[in-house]
Amino acid sequence: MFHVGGARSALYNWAVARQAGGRFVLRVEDTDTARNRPEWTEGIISALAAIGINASDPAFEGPYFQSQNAARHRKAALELYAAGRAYYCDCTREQVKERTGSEHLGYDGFCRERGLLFAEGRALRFQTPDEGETLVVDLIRGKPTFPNNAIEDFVIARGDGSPVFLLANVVDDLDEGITHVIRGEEHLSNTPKQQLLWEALAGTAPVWAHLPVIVNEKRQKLSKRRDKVALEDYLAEGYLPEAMVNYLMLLGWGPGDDQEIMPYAEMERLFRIEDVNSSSAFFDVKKLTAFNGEYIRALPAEEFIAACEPWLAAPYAPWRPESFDASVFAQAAPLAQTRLALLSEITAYVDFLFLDEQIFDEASWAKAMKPGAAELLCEVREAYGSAAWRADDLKDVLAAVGERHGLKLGKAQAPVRVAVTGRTVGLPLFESLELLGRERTLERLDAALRRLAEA
RNA sequence: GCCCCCAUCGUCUAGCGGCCUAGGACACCGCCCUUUCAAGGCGGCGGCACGGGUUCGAAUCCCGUUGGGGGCACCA
Repeated sequence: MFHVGGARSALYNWAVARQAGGRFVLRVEDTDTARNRPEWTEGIISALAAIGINASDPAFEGPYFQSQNAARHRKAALELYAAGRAYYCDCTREQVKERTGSEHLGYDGFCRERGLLFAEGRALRFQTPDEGETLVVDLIRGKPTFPNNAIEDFVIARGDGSPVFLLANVVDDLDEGITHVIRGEEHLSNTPKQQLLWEALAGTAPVWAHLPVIVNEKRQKLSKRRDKVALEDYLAEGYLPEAMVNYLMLLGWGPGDDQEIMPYAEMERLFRIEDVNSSSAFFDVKKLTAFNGEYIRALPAEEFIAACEPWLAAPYAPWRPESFDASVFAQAAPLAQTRLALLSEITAYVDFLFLDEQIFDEASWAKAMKPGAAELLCEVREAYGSAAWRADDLKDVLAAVGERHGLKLGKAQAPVRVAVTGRTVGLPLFESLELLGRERTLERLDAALRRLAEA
C-alpha cells in the first residue's frame, strides 16, 4: 500500500500505513545504492526492527528491488506503444539540439508522426499532452500543477528495449497496489510524468506526499557520497535506534508544545502526514546526541549493561579480554550511565578498571600534577595503606590529607584521580577506588609517584 | 535557460485571522547542587526575510521582491 525510499520516509510511511490499517512495502529504488551500500537497506530494516517493525510483521513487505520485475516493465512499455501513447524515436541529442537551437529546450517531438517501428537503437518516447496542465494531489504540498507544454516527450524504454526507472517505478507501484507514495521532495519534479504514466496505464493515480529534503550545514540535500547518511553508521557509533527514530520523526514534524521525547507508539498516534512541514530540515547531530543521552539514561540498568556490550570488547576496548570482569562492570555501569551521550563513550570511563598498566592522558597529567602533588600523593598512599576500603572512608581520608595541604576536596582529588584513572574527568572517584580495590589502587599511586620522581 | 517547491529564535518545530508581549526542544550563557565530569533544578539570550495589499484585526489570506532548495538524460 505504501512504498519508501529513505529511513525517515520509511518511518512516516509505516505510521501512515498503520493508521490506515494498510500494508507497508519496502522497495529499494536506487539499485546503485543497493549494490554498493547494502548496509543502507539493512540500516533501515534494523531501525524499523528496533521499534517493533519486523520483516515478520504481516503488514511488512519487502525489501524488493526494482530490477526484480524487468519483464513486467518491458510489457508495460509495449502496451503504451500499442495504445498509441508512445512512439519510437531515433534522434540523437546532437540532432535535437541542432533543431531547437538550445540544449535547455526539451525534446521537440520530431518523431511523433514518423511512424517508426522498433529497431535496435530506437528509444520509445511517451507522448505528453501539448496543452493544459497536469495536477498532482500531494498531501503535504496541496495541488502542485505543471504546464504540460513544459513536459517533454520523455523516454520510457531505451534503444535496447530496456525500460527506464521512471516507468519501472510506476509499474511496480501499480502491481503492488500502492495507494500512497510518500517520498523525498527530490522526486516532485518527476511526479507529473509519473502521474501521466499512471493515468495512461491504469486510469488512476496514487496520492502523493513529498517530504522536505534533509540538508547539511550548507543547506544542500544530504548526499550519500558527501555526507554520512547511513543509519548503520550511527548505530555503530553508539546511537540507540529508539533515539534515532524519535529524532527522525521530529525532523519535519512537531507534536506541538508537548515533550519531544516520547515512545514511538505515542508518535504514531499523534502523527499526521498532512502536518509534515514542507521546508527543508537540517540534520542536527547535536540534538540527536542529546536525545540519545536521554534514551541512555532512561534505560533500566540491565538493558544499559547489555547495550554497552559491543564496546567492551575488541576493537573498542584497549584491555585484554581476560582482564575484563563483568561483575565489576555491572557495579560501575550505573555510575557511568548519566555521563554518556553515546554508548561508545563507555570504554573510556571504565578502562582503568581492566587495564593491566596505567595509561596517563598527558594533558590531564600536566593539569593535575602541579607542585605539591607528589607530597600529597605520598601521604594519601600512606593513609590508604591502612584505611577501611569503603568509598565514604576513602573520601574522609583524602579530605583530611587535603586539609593539611590547604586544599578543598575538589582540588585534592585531582592528582589522585589522574594517578588512578589516568584522566582528569571520569566516574565518581571514591566509588571507583572501592571497585578497583586496595592493592591495585596502591600500585597505581606508586606508579604515579615513580613517574613524578623521574621528572 | 525552463519547471517546481520552500521561507517563524543559530538549529528542529508549535502556530492554520483575534487566545501571540509568538510557545516548546536542542545548542549557547549564568546561578544552584557537587569529590572531577555529567545528570538534575532555576533563570537568561534569541525569531515571524522584505514590500505592498485584503481585513475592525495578519506570523497566519493574496500579490510582488529577495533569498534558499530541488528537478529538467536512451542515470537510478
